Amino acid sequence: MDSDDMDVAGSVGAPGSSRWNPTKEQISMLESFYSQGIRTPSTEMIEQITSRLKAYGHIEGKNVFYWFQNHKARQRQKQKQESMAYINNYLHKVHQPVFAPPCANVVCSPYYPQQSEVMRFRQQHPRMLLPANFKMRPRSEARTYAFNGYEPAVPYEYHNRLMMNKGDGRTLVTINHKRCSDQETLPLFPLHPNRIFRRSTC
Amino acid sequence: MDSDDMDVAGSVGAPGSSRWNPTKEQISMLESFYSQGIRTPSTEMIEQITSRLKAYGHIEGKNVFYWFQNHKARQRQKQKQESMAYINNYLHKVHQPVFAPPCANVVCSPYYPQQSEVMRFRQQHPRMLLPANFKMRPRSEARTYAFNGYEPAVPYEYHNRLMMNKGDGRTLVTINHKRCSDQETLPLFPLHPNRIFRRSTC
DNA sequence: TGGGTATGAATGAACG
DNA sequence: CGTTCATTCATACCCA
Repeated sequence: MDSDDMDVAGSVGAPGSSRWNPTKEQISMLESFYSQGIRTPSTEMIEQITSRLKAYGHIEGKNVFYWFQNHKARQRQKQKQESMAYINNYLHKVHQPVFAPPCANVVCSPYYPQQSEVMRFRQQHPRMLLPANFKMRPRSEARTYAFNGYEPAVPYEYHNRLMMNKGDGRTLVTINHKRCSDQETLPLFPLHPNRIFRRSTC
Repeated sequence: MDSDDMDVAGSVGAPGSSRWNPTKEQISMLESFYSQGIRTPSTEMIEQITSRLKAYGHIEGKNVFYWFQNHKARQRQKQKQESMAYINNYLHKVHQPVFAPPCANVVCSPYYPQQSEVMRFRQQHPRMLLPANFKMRPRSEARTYAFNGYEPAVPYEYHNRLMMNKGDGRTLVTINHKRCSDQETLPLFPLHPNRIFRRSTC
C-alpha cells in the first residue's frame, strides 16, 4: 500500500495514539461533503471517501463513519439548543419559562408547556423548528414508575440532550437522564447541603 | 489584584480571554451541587444553575455543562487510579501486578487480569468498588466480535451495514432493504461542488 | 520565563 | 440516533 507508516503532517497527535487524528485537509474535505448534503453515507460512499482521504493521511472507513455520525448529531444538537433557547426566551417574556421550573428553590415535577402556548408560538413562528425530539409530554409516565418505583422524577424518556453553541464553542445540556441512581429524584438546590446522595457508580 | 473593577474577581483572567474563568464562588457552588449528587444536569438544571451563577460573574450554560462533564470525568479517573493502586498493591503481594507491564521499559499490549484474579479479589474485598468503568476489556471489543468473527476492526453499526445494508442508515436491522435507489451508485465526489445531494431523510 | 499542573473545551469512539 | 465516555488539545495560573 501507500507508505502510510510515515505520517502525513497532522495525522499524528500522539505518536502511538490509537485514535484517529484527522488532518486539516481531511476535515475540510469531510466538511465539504457534508455541506454538499451527505449525512449518512452508504458503505460504498464511505469506502470511496476513505480512499480519497487517504491521500492526506491515515484514515479508515470507520473514522469516516464516525465523523459523519458525530458531525450530524452535533449539528443537530446545536440547532436544537438554539431553538430551545429561543422558545424559552420567547415564552419567558410572554408567559413564563417553559423549560424551567417557576421557582428556583423548589423541587417540582416537570413542567410541560400548555398545548395552547406552543400552538400560539408556532402560529406566530411558523418557520421555527421545534427541537427534533421535543415532546409535549413524555411518551408514557408509567414507564417512569417502571423504571424506579419511586417519585415522579423526570420521565425516563424525557431525557434529551442538547448542545448549546455560543459562537465558537458548543454546549451540551441534558434533560435529566440517569443511569445511576443518584440524581434520581434530586431535590434540586436542596437547602440542606449536608445531604449527600449515595452514588452507585457515578 | 483586579484592576478591572467592573468584573467580579476571577471572571476575567486575560482581557481578551477566550475561555471561561470561573470565580471562587462559582466553583464552590458548582462543587456544592456536585456533592449533592448532580452529575449530568438536565437542561433546566443547567439553566437554573447558570442563571444563579451569573450573580458571581459571567457564565454560560455551556460552561456549566462542561464543568460537570469534566468534573465527573476527572473524579472518575481519580478514583480509578486509587482503586488501581489499591488492587495492584493487593495483588502485588499475593500474585503479581495486574495493571502494569512486567517491565517498565517495554511497550506491551494491554494486559487484562484473569477473571479468576478479579473474582478472588472481589470475594475478599466485597466493599471495594472497582473503578466505575473498569472493564475486563476495552470498551467495544466484545461487541465487535459479537456480530460475527469477521472484521473486528469495524464499528458494529458500520460493519453491520457493510454486511447487509448498502442504502442509507434508516434500514437498521432489517434484512437488506434498500429504501431508495437514489444513491446506489452515486456520482461520488462530484467535482462540481454546486451539485447538492438531496437525500430523502437527511 | 520556561516547565508543571489544574482545568476549560473539543471531539473521536462507542453505548443503549 | 441521542447520549455518554475517554482522551486529547488549549490555556490559565503557579512557582522557582
